[in-house]
Amino acid sequence: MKKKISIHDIAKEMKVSSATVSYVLNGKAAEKRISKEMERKILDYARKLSYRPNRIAKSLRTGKSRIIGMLVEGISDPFFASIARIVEKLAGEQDYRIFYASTENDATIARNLIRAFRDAQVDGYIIAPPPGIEEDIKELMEDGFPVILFDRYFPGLSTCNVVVDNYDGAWQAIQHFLEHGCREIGFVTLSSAQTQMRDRLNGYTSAMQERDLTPCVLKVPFEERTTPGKITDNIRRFLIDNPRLEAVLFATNYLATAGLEAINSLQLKIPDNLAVIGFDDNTHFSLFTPAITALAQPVTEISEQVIRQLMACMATAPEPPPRSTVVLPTTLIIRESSIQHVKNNVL
Amino acid sequence: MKKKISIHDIAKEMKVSSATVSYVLNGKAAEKRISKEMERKILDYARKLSYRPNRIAKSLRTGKSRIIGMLVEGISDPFFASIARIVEKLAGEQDYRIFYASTENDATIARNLIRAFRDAQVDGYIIAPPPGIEEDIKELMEDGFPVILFDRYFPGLSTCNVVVDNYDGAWQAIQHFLEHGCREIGFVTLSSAQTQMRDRLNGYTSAMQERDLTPCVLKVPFEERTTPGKITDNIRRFLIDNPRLEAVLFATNYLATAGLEAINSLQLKIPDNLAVIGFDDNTHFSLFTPAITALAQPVTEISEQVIRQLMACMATAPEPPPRSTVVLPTTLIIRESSIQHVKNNVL
DNA sequence: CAGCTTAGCTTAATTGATTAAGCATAATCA
DNA sequence: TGATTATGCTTAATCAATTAAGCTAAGCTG
Repeated sequence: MKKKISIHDIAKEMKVSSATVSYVLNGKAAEKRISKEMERKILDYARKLSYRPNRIAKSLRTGKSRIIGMLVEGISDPFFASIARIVEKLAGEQDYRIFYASTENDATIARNLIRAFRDAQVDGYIIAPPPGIEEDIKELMEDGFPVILFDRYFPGLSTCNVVVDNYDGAWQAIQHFLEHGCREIGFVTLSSAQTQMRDRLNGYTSAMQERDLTPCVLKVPFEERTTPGKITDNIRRFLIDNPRLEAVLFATNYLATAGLEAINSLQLKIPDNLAVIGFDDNTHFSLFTPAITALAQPVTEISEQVIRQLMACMATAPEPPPRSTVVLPTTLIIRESSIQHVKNNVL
Repeated sequence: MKKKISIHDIAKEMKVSSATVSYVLNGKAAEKRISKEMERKILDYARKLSYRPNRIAKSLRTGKSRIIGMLVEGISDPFFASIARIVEKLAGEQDYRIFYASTENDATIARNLIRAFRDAQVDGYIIAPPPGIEEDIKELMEDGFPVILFDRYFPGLSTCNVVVDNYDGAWQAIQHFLEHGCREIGFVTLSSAQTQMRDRLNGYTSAMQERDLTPCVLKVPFEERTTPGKITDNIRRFLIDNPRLEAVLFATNYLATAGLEAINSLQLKIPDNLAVIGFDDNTHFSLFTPAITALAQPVTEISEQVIRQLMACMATAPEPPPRSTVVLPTTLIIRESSIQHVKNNVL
């Protein structure tokens, strides 16, 4: 068991005080009038022993941990996983580390995780908030912590947010269906009042009403979101109950996956029996037969903005920065599932 | 900015020393002969202020951070993401937190991350090691840290490992092809000497040689693994160069994805032109047309074993536990892509 | 040569918790 | 009555860093 080298070990060997070593290692040699000669000696010796500071001691003293807490819905969700990976990389470049944790979109779990992050003295928070934690977020901000919300936010809170234009994304998808002759267009979403869901629903509804078409919406009960089979059952029933549907927009990637399962089990052919678009693209969508049209979110830009905003907040902390909401565009990636050649509704 | 409450704040208010408070809060009141009355007072007051200990100070004193460092190939890879999520949950139940980071299967990145973990004073390591970091792992162990390797390991090191039976998995897949009449069976893998890759290759080769069939292997250059397009190009060329192939086993999930792309681009029909099996299952494989047969890894069991082994190592640390390798079975999930109805090789 | 400046460090407090050792005071015992 | 034991705490060191304030000796000035 090799003992960790501390600043004191160096100090003893160099026959100086630990303060001197600390100043030198923090580049304050000149400022503190440490001789060039001593500086060299200490630097050389530290390098020779490959000294690495004890971050814990440093954190205790400075009150900074250089750790960022990140709450996502689920780290195994491809959308959150890719954002997490990029954020991790960008943070690393600035010598920050990321703690991720999954909330399962549950307020209680999120609350506990925030507490755990506070215990761990993280310097800032990146959160895709579940419903019902406005108060906890507010408290974090009041206590002077930098907080960035992403993917969804709380309109009542003065936070810094990074989101995509969900309204416009849904609207675009519906326009695309309309342009290709669909009129009976359904929307499958979650019974959730979160902003991203609300905006997607509004985008859909507006696009429909502009053309005097009647919206047809399935809101899968929020409590059933975690059981994939349940979601599929709901969608299957929805499709059976609405046999006139020509096209469906799914509001999230897992709803799309469950939807495709439902469509398969009903033996419907995409796109001629039912055209399909999914919100959130996926590595595999291009490989489906037919390939699935999707609204791609700009994961790289989202991650970059999240980090940029967070660093800005850190700079002003504990004063909260002015509220801001960065809205990024989605891109409709048109593949085969959304364009009908022959209309042929078999239900 | 609400100030964090420390043990000293409580001590001052209660007019006792911080030691008393510490003993009470650590449940050592009886042992240290603190009066019941004082114990109650302190406990009540701590609860009233909702006191939470400063983990950093605690870590500095005890030398334990209750943080586990976890290195995976890429947190956005579905296999690693699902393991990470389960490990995170299980660790949380024992009041441990997980730091993940992605190595991109690169030794230099992994080395830096291990250093960062050491700086953060993590208590233990869960690592899916990239090639070339034997020495670093060895050093970690020599320095008394609990280390668990998973997914792959180094036969030369006395570590605790959790892996699946890669040899048997590949062997089963080939048996399945053989049973359904395929003879010209190819194997697409990475030019990597890592154990999981070596074993999959050996399982394939043995199964072929048992029947006196000639193996036909593509090893995608290790350096090209990060560029998905490159992988696809390699596989396309391989398929063109080996027109007699009836079936292919892909050695990892991303090779399978790239393979499906190559097959699509060559306009081959699965399974009649080419039967396919992928190592590693995926939520989407059942939705492909045809549905993709896959070797599922038992992610829950892997995660459970990883945590169990790690906790065992922690208990014996700094003495290393005896070397052990837990081998878990894979399950062949037979879908449509692996069973040919009409043989019809068009290349 | 007293007084001031400057160089080149050191001292010691601090961060929040843990923990071995110690120290009054009261009660009990021989 | 003096010794012992039990009660109920406190003191102070420690973990590894940071940092304000101070100190000494040499050099310079007038």
